Amino acid sequence: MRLSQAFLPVLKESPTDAQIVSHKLMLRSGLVRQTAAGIYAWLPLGYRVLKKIEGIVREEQDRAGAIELLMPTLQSAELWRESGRYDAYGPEMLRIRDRHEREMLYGPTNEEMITVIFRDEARSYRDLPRTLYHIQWKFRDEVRPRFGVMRGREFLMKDAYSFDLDEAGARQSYYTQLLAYLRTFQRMGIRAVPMKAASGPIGGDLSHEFIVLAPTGESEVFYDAEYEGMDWTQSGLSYGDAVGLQALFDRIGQTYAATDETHEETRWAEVPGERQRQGRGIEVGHIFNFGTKYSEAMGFRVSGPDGAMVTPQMGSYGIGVSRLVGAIIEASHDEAGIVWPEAVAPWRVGLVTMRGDDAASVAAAGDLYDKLTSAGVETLYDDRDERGGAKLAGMDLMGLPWQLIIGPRGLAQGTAELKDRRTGEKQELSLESALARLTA
RNA sequence: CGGGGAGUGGCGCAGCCUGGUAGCGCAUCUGCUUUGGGAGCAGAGGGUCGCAGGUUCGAAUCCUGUCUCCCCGACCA
Repeated sequence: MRLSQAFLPVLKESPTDAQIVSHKLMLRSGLVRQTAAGIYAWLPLGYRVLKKIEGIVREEQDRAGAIELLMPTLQSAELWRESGRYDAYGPEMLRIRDRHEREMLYGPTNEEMITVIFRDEARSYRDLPRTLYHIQWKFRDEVRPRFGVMRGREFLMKDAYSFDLDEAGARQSYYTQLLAYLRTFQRMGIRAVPMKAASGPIGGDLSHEFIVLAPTGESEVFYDAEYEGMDWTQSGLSYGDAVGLQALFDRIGQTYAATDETHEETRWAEVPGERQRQGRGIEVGHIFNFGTKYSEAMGFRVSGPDGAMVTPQMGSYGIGVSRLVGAIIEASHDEAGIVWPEAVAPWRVGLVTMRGDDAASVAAAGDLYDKLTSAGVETLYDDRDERGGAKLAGMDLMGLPWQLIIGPRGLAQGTAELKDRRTGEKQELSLESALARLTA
């Protein structure tokens, strides 16, 4: 993308409404614009990031065997009366009436709908197990939206729902999602630690929150530094490996991690002092098993292998996709702006000419831009008639992982400057080797 | 929901107390000079002062109502 043709509004000063760093940076770098309390429009830059995150979530869900579908944002009140939650849910549910005075709602979650959709088709134990998911906008009428996109009223969420014949199967489904989550967050370049959450109905151990560490997090967290060395993507653990998944679950159970709500001083004391990590965290995912709560209430039963009717076990698994945009920024930024992990960066390379009036620079940059683009390297080329310094400041703010800087000074030696946004490290490279480096 | 604060060009703010017809910085546009980390000078454009009533010769300013947004707390992907 050539910046001169783009829609990437950047602000020098933060609007006063923004209080926390991710919100300020999102507004300044033109990721989002607020349209009402807790409701945001995603501008091109932010939308690119959102889609990157969504893409990783989708790939990892698919890999874990979950099946994607798409359910609507608007739901009928009738559906929620079946589970008894229409009256129980309270004012956080946005209720709407259509022209026929029918009661509708903007979905805050989809347990009811998925249960009905799956119930109406699944007849036999042979239809199980299944995990279905969608990535869809949700609305929760928060009393007090804040922190920008991290506590919005409308937000994009991946929610998966598992259906199993029995508790053992439900545990497998749970473990599968647990591993998928660990891999998902690791791929995004953030450290999300699974922490035991308030107990689910089957045993006390089947609910975890995934917390990203960031100084501005909302809750206090405690965890064993062991988590810092754990690599989930390279482990080679297969989703079909029941023993391996159990071992993974046991390992997580044994390695201490808790929020202030579930913190246990006695267990914490057993963690060696040098491994104790304490800080603040943002919840980006939550998984839990709720047994037959909805299947029971909504009359979902299938024929078991022995001919007897069985009420399936269910679990649900959420990832706050739009929240992650803010959470990643909270976890990865500096004084100059955002520092995107490569996997979620809106573009990989920011190409800058220091002197827009230098024909040789413009020609070289145009050539590099064409080559990078045709090599499939996502490149944002700042070809505007601006001073070099202003462009570089803008690149720092936007946080693209690599800056490729072209100017007459370097060109005289046949070089360009390649800057690593994260470390600030700069290298003078020949144009060819810079290109090779970025297309590698 | 309880408590607090704020609405004035795109962004950040002043003016309000003590009414006299709106100003500053940044941004934008034009010109000139500049150009390796947010340039300088000169000029220009852009605002029904959130909205609705009221008081007054006259309201951004005073009064009443209303809407919106933000912050602190209790709750949450």
